[in-house]
Amino acid sequence: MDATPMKNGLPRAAASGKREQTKIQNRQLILDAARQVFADLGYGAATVRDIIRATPLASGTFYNYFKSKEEVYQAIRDEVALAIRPRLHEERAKATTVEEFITCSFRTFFEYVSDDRLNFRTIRHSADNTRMRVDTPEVIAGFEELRADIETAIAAGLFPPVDPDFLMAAIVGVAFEVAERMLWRQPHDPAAAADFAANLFLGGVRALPLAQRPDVPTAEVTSDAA
Amino acid sequence: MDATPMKNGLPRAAASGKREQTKIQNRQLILDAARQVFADLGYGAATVRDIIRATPLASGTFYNYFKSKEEVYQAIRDEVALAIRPRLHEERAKATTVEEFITCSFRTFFEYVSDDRLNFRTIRHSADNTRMRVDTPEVIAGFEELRADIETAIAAGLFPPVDPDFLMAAIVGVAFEVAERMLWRQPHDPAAAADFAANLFLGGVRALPLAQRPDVPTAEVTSDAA
Amino acid sequence: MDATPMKNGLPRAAASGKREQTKIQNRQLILDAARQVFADLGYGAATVRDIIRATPLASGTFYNYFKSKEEVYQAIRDEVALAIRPRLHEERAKATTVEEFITCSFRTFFEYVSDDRLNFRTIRHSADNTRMRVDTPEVIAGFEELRADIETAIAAGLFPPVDPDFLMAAIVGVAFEVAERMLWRQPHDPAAAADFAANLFLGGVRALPLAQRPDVPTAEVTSDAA
Amino acid sequence: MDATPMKNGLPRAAASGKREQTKIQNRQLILDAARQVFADLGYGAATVRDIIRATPLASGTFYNYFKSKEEVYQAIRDEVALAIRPRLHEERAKATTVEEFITCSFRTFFEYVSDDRLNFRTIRHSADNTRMRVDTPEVIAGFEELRADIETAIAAGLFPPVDPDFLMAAIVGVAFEVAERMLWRQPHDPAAAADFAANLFLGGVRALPLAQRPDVPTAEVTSDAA
DNA sequence: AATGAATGAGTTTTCATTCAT
DNA sequence: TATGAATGAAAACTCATTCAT
Repeated sequence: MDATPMKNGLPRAAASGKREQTKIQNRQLILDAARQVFADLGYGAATVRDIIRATPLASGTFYNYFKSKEEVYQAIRDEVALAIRPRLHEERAKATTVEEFITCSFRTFFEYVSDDRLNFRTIRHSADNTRMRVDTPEVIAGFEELRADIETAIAAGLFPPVDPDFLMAAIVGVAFEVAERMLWRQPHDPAAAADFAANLFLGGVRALPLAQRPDVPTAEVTSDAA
Repeated sequence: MDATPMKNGLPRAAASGKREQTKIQNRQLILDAARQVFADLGYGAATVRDIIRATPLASGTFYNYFKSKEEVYQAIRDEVALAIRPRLHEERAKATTVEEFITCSFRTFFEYVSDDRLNFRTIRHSADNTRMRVDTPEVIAGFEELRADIETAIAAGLFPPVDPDFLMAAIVGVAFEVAERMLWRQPHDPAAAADFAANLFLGGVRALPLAQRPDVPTAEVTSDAA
Repeated sequence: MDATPMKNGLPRAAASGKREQTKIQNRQLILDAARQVFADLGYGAATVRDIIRATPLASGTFYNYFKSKEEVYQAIRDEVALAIRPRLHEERAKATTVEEFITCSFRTFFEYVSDDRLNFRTIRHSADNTRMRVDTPEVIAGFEELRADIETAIAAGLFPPVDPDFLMAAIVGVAFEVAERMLWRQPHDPAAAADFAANLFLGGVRALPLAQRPDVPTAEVTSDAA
Repeated sequence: MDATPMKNGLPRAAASGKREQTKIQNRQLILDAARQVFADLGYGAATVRDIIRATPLASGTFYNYFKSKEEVYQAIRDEVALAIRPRLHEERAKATTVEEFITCSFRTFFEYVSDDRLNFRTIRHSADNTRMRVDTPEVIAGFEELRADIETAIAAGLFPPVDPDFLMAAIVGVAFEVAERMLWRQPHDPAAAADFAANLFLGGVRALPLAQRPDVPTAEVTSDAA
């Protein structure tokens, strides 16, 4: 008789009783189900019921963890942002030349997408309206961080003093659209995608690597068993 | 037999040859309402009821024109595609250099977006899931046309033999993301946006125009009375 | 071809097509069902489903007529207030003596209750919380009207200058509680109840009519088949 | 075996003889929370969850003390009945004249209400349906006791042989309604309310005390800090 | 005993669609 | 064809109650 049990919801000493375990596990169950459902149906068409159904849990349980479909989505998005932002930021911070800045950013991004297709697709196909895109602190922060890094790079003389807003937009646009095509191809080749994007940014169309494009195999979107 | 048929709530003009007129008009009423609703709520959150409510018509009437929300959306998208594709295709067909190909494409696109913000936002914020993006003949054709034009340009020696798929993706990505930022600024400056994008593609980051970026004015997204 | 059909929801010439008929009928269907359900279960325990079930209508139809259970209740209460208030007010206005004021008021009230047990019970057993009692304009107006009439009567010298607020409360309290007991007895005798209440107010306990009380027959509350 | 049982979130005092103490205390916590919740929301709208939330206890704990919301309500009502009935009965038993019977009854009642507004409001605003009113032994007993006392008083020649049922109803009605108004006024004046009610019963309207009614101060119902 | 997450039946509510007028 | 109320399936959400810890 010596361990301090929990008190009124405050974390227990070790914070890892069987109950806590289950809670964490259930949260993940829901998030995983949601990821799949969003990727399958798109955010708009998905319902809370769909998510619950893809789970061994009871309907009421969902609401112990999230208030709504949107809240789950934001959690997923924040998870993604949390997973990739530090990596990107670190790469960019280390860069001492434009080449490094650009190349490393794209490589990191495409590798992440390739590793985590489901999350990427969830985010990608769920950008439902402006409000959602802008409201999540994690995501807006991610975009802002890129812009800030660009501004820093400009200040450091790495970049010419270009419009950082537009440049950020261009990077994001290329990253997402090219990533999509990369996933349509088998096998996924993040290095090639990164090469392409980086060369585009570094020298324009004329600097792009010459294509040895593997036949786009009828680009099946859903079946994705690489 | 005591019912004078009505037209849109207004007593019909004596003669009756204008059936067709009314039909076209009602169709437009619905499309306009849908455009606004999609732009406001996003495609996913919008309901047929919302669209009808934004119309002087009765709910049943909707189904005389469209089978579902999706069909309306497709109609809007096709309208957009129809409005912009010929222009783009024509520009690109005339191009005899990479410079022309790229520059004219972007200029045309940004001008269109600037002229028709509502349609752009509708499309942009409704890219809800892959199936939708791919399924509409008009749109897939639009993307394909761009790719075909790229391939033609490569064959003609205008472009180096790059990966046309990725190039298309990069163009589309930059076009859409930069267009969004262009709309956040007052006044809209399609020429500057086109300059930026064209230079990026022609010479990479180092070729970008130096920024005289007008302070992004608290980027109010909704109020848009340029 | 001469009658003006309706235009966009504006009332049709005669305002009594088959559709309008049905609407009025459905509204009544719902109100009647609600009356019964409230009387049976009490307002608090009743659910919208209960009301719908007591109706031949579909669930969605309920919401074409009322936003919530509370709105139905208010409609019923207003109906009651509208039915009884003018009668009471008229009686009281005609009164030239305290005796008349008091006697006629109670007689009218008890007769109404006797005629319309269901409505009375609905109101009576649903006084769920202060907010509800006070918020409905019709009801608050009913109480206020009584007080105003009392104040008028005082000004006219009919009543001594007593506290009109308390007097109103006393009248209301006696009316409702005695009415309840009246309904427990068979046969209902509104005249006797009115006599009792009137005499109490006119001369106090000592002026009350001597009892020939019919055996309260095990006061069955629910079974009410007079 | 590492769990120190806890008490109410606070680590339990070393010794363990005070089990009983805790139980009584928790019961009171629940009853107090319920009183407040019922007074705030009304019995019908209140949920067990609401009550638990207003408590430092866990939801499961509720069921160690009560089976349902209704049981809590009954407990509160019985508490009230137990608090006031003996006082009332005693007063009435001592009465040797109508005057005493009536006057003392009302004074006792209004004083109780004034002292214990919360309980009064709880009862008052929760009279949700007939079944509840009649079923609780304590309450029905309270009403019956009043009637029995009236019958005793009639037998003793204190009262004329009036209808004891109606008289009871009238007393109850006046008591509750006037009590409500008394609480709306600041400061509460139970003596004045008792005077008013007693005089009404002893001599009718004409015997009522002349009003020096303090301006009903915008009758704030909720803010009640007398 | 106390805890509080899980349960799932039940309720409220919405909405696409139909169909009599 | 236009109308708009009716429909009922299905979605969102709540809540009393249980039960492993």
